[in-house]
Amino acid sequence: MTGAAKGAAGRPELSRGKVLQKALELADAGGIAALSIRSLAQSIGTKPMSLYYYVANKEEILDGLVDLVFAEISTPQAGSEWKEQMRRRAHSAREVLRRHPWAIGLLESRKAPGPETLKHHEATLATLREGGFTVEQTARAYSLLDSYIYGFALQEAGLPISGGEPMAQVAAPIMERFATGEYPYLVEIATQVVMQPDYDYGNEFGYGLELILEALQPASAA
Amino acid sequence: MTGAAKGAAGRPELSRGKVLQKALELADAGGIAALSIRSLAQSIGTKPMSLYYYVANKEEILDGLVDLVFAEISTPQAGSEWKEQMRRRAHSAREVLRRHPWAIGLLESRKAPGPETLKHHEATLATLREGGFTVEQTARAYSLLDSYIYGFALQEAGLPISGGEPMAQVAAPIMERFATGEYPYLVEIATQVVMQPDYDYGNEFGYGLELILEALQPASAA
DNA sequence: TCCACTTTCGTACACTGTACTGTAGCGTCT
DNA sequence: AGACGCTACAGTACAGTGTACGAAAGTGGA
Repeated sequence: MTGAAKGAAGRPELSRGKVLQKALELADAGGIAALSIRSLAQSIGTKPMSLYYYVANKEEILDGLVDLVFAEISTPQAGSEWKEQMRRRAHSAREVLRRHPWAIGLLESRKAPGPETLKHHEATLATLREGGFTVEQTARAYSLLDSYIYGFALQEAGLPISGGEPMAQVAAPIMERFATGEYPYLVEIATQVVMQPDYDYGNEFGYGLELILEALQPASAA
Repeated sequence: MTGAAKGAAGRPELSRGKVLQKALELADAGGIAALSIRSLAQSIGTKPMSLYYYVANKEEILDGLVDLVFAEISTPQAGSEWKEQMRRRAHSAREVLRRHPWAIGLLESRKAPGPETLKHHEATLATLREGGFTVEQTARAYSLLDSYIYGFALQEAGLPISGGEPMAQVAAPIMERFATGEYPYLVEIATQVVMQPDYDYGNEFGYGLELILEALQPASAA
């Protein structure tokens, strides 16, 4: 009927891109645990073993996912004001990692960086170098900025839901168990900050970012 | 002969602590993927299903592991100089996470913090508060510091080996593929910084940490 | 017509976490 | 003394995982 026949040459039905795209959707919908070869094949409308024609193994799918995620982060443009570029990049990266929280844990074990990942790093390095940073300063600044971004995303991902207002409702029952007074400072920060109705942890990102950007500066003698 | 009989009351052979301890060793030895219920049972010298008397499910084991890791981080002491205490804590945390890199990815999905984790957070909060930070300042400072620590550990874990000198040897073959000139700045930083024989990424941790500690300060008007 | 190549898939295997059930030995109570 | 129950451990079985191996169906070219 519709598609091509069972095992045919000519126009293939699948493609590596289609596989990775669907894998991304599955991971976004149900976390990385929901991404199995079988569930992926089914959601594509094919059979498990068919995927292995486009992908060597699951690890390669995960590599591809990480590269897809990096591709979503807005690329800085060298030549412009480095500080503003880094600010844009940082906010974009945080937002992307909030949409794909499962990607953070994947970073720990990835070995082979994809082309989009390399392109992104190259553009960021270029912006810093052409902004006046020496090679060594660039390495340190980049490490500092990315550490902060990844770490913040990691903490944000660990939060119960992180979607607007439910913060207070989620934290309340947990806090009741601390009425014993064992953890006074935890209770203090929970009640006076975290559980405030309009509190959103995501807003704290800007504070740390600005503090870092303010302290960073190119050149000058050692 | 030696141990107690098969299914006896009285002195039990296993314990929750023993299970978690062995699980930690297994994870350290072969990564989190090497930690299966069956491999864990075998390394303890018991049978898979016996573990479930002390632990509800594998998730609870992972929760316990994270708590064990937190317990290894040196606890700051309130009342002393907050900056020095935070410095000690940060370096300790990084060192612990370098020994247990699999724990970083676990942080993303943990829901229930263990008692050691809570104790650690309480002590850190106490140090900042008694160091003169307001509640809001404490929240922000803590978020900033931990983001940097976790993020740095995450990046360090993603590195090929990170064990002294092999940095240059590992990076060299990868870099050869970039002789095309597609990624000039990546090549520059790789050859002039990362692949230098005495370069150790871990040393960069102190730079970012000091920059952050320098910029942090309690009180003062807004 | 026939071959070779591309693309898809069926079967099978070793492995995972764990629900359910069984049972051996001990302490306690009557 | 006898019975009970509770603690600690384990056997079996099941649905799920990634994937090695090989078969097969269709297309394009000779």
